[in-house]
Amino acid sequence: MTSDQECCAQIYDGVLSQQEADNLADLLKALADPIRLRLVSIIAAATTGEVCACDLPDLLDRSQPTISHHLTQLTAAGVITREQRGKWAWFSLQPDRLTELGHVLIPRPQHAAVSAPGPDSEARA
Amino acid sequence: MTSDQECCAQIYDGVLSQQEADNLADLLKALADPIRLRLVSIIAAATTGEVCACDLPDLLDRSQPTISHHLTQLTAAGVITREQRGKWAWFSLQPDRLTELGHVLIPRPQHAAVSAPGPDSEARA
DNA sequence: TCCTCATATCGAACTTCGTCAATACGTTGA
DNA sequence: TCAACGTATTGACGAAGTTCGATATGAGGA
Repeated sequence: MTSDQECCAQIYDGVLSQQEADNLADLLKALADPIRLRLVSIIAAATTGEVCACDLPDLLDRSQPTISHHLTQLTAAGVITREQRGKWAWFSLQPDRLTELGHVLIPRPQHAAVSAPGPDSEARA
Repeated sequence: MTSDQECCAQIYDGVLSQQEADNLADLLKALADPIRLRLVSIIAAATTGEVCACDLPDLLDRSQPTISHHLTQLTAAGVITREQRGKWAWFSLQPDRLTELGHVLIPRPQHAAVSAPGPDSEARA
């Protein structure tokens, strides 16, 4: 499949299969929520590279179960990782995951428009 | 704000505001569906750069109203553009939109981890 | 003008998602 | 062993999303 992406097929290399579209949609869904984007952003901006879950309900003005739910979704999608240390849970970014996703969305000129699933434009015009 | 992104704030430059997170989430939501991803992929792979809506229900095995609904969402998000020619509607990619989004997700080393919203790790350890 | 056809919109059924209160689980320290 | 505390899970509810049949809209051709 695509040579340098682990997470998903490049969106411009031919037409995505059902399976590829499902995988990519799952990852995008994990990010497509304002609370989860701000969680990612908070973790990314932390100088230590990690954030204690205990601080997040206050920062985001949501209940503890809600924050836990969103952290679980981001973890399941591979966007962040969880580490238990004593009573506290610490979360850090899995930066490659977002980088890969970023590259999926950026056209690579030498590969774009390789195949033509082609709506037969002349025949219908 | 971020210098080179028109669509959204870079996810690594400080913490996203509520507004920035809402905007970015709206764009991600528009893409976070397998049917819409395949629509984008089909349009991106077309040699002519555009696709007739008439071909899409068959290609994606969904009803005409469903396809129309998804095309409307992608158009509203600025991912594709619609052009009416005679009876037919042709859709083409707005490639900058996806490229911008891609760059939002890729860390820029010189800017990453600039600020520290910092859960005070030592105090709690 | 009327018919045909491509597409958009409407309305309803069904599913998924975000949220919180209540509660369970697991670690720490007494 | 027990109490306190941080976090995850459960259950419930309203909001939002996906889908399709029916219908409206609008362009082209007879």
